[in-house]
Amino acid sequence: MTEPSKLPHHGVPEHQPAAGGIAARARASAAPQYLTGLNPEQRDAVETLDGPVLVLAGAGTGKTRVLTTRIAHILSQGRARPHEILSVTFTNKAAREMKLRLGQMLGQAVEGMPWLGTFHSIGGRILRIHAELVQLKSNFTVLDVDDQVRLLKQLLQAENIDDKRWPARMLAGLIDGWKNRGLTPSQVPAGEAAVFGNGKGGKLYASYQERLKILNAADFGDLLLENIRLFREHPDVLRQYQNRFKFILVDEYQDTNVAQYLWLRLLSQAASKPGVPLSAVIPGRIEDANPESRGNEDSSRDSGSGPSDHPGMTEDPLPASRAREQIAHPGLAPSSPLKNICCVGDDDQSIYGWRGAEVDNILRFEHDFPGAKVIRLERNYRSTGHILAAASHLIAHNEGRLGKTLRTEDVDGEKVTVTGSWDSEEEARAIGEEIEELQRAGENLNEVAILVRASFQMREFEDRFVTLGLPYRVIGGPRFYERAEIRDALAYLRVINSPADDLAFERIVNVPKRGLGDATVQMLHDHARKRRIPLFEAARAVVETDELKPKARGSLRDLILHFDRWRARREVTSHTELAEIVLDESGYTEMWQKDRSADAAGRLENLKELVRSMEEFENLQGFLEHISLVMDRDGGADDEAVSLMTLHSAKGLEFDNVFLPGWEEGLFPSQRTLDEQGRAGLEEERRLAHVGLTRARRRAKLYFATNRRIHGTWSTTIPSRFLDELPAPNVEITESKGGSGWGGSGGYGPSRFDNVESFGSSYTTPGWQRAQANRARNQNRNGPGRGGFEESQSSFQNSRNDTFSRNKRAPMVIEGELVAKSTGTASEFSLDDRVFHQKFGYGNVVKIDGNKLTIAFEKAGEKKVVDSFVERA
DNA sequence: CGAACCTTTGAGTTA
DNA sequence: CAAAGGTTCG
Repeated sequence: MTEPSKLPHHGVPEHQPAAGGIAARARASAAPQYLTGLNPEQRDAVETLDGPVLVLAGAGTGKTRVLTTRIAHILSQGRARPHEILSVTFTNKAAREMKLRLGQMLGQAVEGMPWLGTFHSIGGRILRIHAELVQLKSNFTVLDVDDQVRLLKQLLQAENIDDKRWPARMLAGLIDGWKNRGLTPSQVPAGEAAVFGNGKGGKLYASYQERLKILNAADFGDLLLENIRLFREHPDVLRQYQNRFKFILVDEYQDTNVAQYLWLRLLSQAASKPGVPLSAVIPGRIEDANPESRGNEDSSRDSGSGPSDHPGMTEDPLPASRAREQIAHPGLAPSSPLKNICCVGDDDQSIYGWRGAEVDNILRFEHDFPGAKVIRLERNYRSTGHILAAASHLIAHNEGRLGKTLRTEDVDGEKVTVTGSWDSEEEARAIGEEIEELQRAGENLNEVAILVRASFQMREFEDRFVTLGLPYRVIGGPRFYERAEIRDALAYLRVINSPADDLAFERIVNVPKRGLGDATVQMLHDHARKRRIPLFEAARAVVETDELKPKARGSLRDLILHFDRWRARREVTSHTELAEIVLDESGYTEMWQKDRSADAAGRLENLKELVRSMEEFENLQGFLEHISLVMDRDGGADDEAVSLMTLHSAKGLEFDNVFLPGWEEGLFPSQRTLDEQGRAGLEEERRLAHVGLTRARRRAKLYFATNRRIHGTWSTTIPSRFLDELPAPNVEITESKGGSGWGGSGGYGPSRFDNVESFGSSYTTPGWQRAQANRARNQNRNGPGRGGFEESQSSFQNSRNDTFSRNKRAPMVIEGELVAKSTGTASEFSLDDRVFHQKFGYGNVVKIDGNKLTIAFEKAGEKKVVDSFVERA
């Protein structure tokens, strides 16, 4: 057992004596309404307003409630006004949620919380105010990954670096990593900078930053890094914000990276002393580093291309891991007074290490914020006993954790189930059936979720649910604004708004096709570089000459005229109308209307949604400013549906029934994470498993398949080690239900996974696992246990043998399964009707059976689908 | 020069 | 199996 905090808690002296008096009186009198119902720890977390506070909030312990109540408390105690509270979250969703709940608690006084938002949106807002101090204009563009890569490609070309050997994507990743660690080009350790492009990595980073300034653009990392630079180089600006923010609250602190940590540290220092040495928080100050660290684990051992590949690195005196450690926690100034900062997080839910998050930030909080009070929330109000026990037992296998013991007062409930199935298809079928069973038992589908490790797992479920007619929705997935059609549309608007936005111009110059191919663009580039003007201006100049062929020249001139006209219209037309005009006149809408592919209709729908969402904004400028940060498609579909998402996007959510498929070695834990991060990676995967389990209120159901298709070829897998780490008393092994339907006819025989009942005895023994592994090796040679059957199919896969695989599917749809959904009424469709389906595209009805249609799709082949999923084309 | 076709390669989580 | 890149044809 760990005591709440070993350190004595010294409250920072009261800033506002008058307000303090009120606070004291309030505390003495009856507790305000909003405090009732909080348990003692929660209440402590809400009421401890002075000094640094770390709230270790396990899953389901009321974290959001504590945060919002704390804000309410600060406000009602008169300790600060709404605009004096800085409250940061990671996702827009979390920010929205907090605003909503604050609103419920306080009435609608929430509009006045301008500094409640994500790290990036708040960083971006500050940056826009002081843009000129970091060589930007306040209307700078926020680049998406695509733009970044395109820009880097150009730089690589300019440096004559083979982008085969040194992919732009990789450089983007490196730069992103550096920015996450708060490193400007000059601060990147020489050895690391040399790893890319024959030693040119650092130089490329520097010129990338230069180019960004010329383009008046910032990437995602800059929103924080440039903020830090701003604060460092302009202490007066920093002081202004230090003065403004009387209280700082941070959600999901375990997910903060070094840059975010530095940013928080700068802001959390009390501004009363202008003389606080800023150098104290400059990253990379190795000499100040604190040697006392938890760096003994060999978890950070770099596998693969280590320093040995690069002899030039030997001059680097520090192993990468130690350098990171020291950069992560540069010398602090213990003497500098700290403001009232409250960080809420759970080290057991840190799942973003790959994105630069430093679990260390939370593990070392007491060290970084001396005098911090640590409060543990360990009462779980979400899950039943068995589920919580399973999750706790699993996570206890991790070593690097602060340690919490979650308790629940709920009943034991149902045991966690583990189900094995033959392959991923059977897994999907089994889960589909169980969900239908739950539905028959009266469960609401909104309370059912399927959480997968990797998004490619989702397709199988989608396919299955479509044939079952089971409504589902995919959460997360490709972000709305990351979709090609949205980015294209935005690119048009960006060029209108800011003619110097070369990346946007390049994106749409030949979309839709106008006969302006690579050659033309290259020519424009040369022209632009020579005269140091934006591409658009170069284009304007070039059409006046006869350097281009008449065809290209003509369409380029048309394009320029279009843009001129659109820009002129901007004055007299609303921005939403302008967007419609642009999409129309540019031929962009037409391009998708002509497109016969399955997702074209969806894309047009998305474009409409985009225009609709513009209405919320004042003008085009305002819209573009917020777009890359705020866009979330929530498409208001409130209908009952199963949720399908990755484990990562499930964090913070909860459901009565949670299905967790794919618990197999290699997939979960992911082999790649293990290869790249070693033991630290394994622990992160385990935390992910813990997150998955703790999403469940009443039922958690785990699955593993013996065969899974990876990269299009079948391979045999063994159950995840995490299954072995579950406590047997809380787990029940069940037989896959989906398999019974065709297991006999399929003739799988002895290789079928059939001894799952022996969990706890042979199942967990190394011998059993070795046997599985051996079987896996043998079967890999022959295909999954069908004596080469699959193998022969895959070798014919290029010879248009589609019908074969389709036919194989057909008998798998067992009529009985569909009865539950069948309405019995005749379908409103008739044979040969032309229909459209969101997922499969266009097709013709070839068979009707009640409300179930068999449709021959143009692209997707023949499928059985419930009629409510298609519309007349 | 651009579009269509063919080959290769690669699938992990995201503000 | 899919997307992305490279090659060839019109």
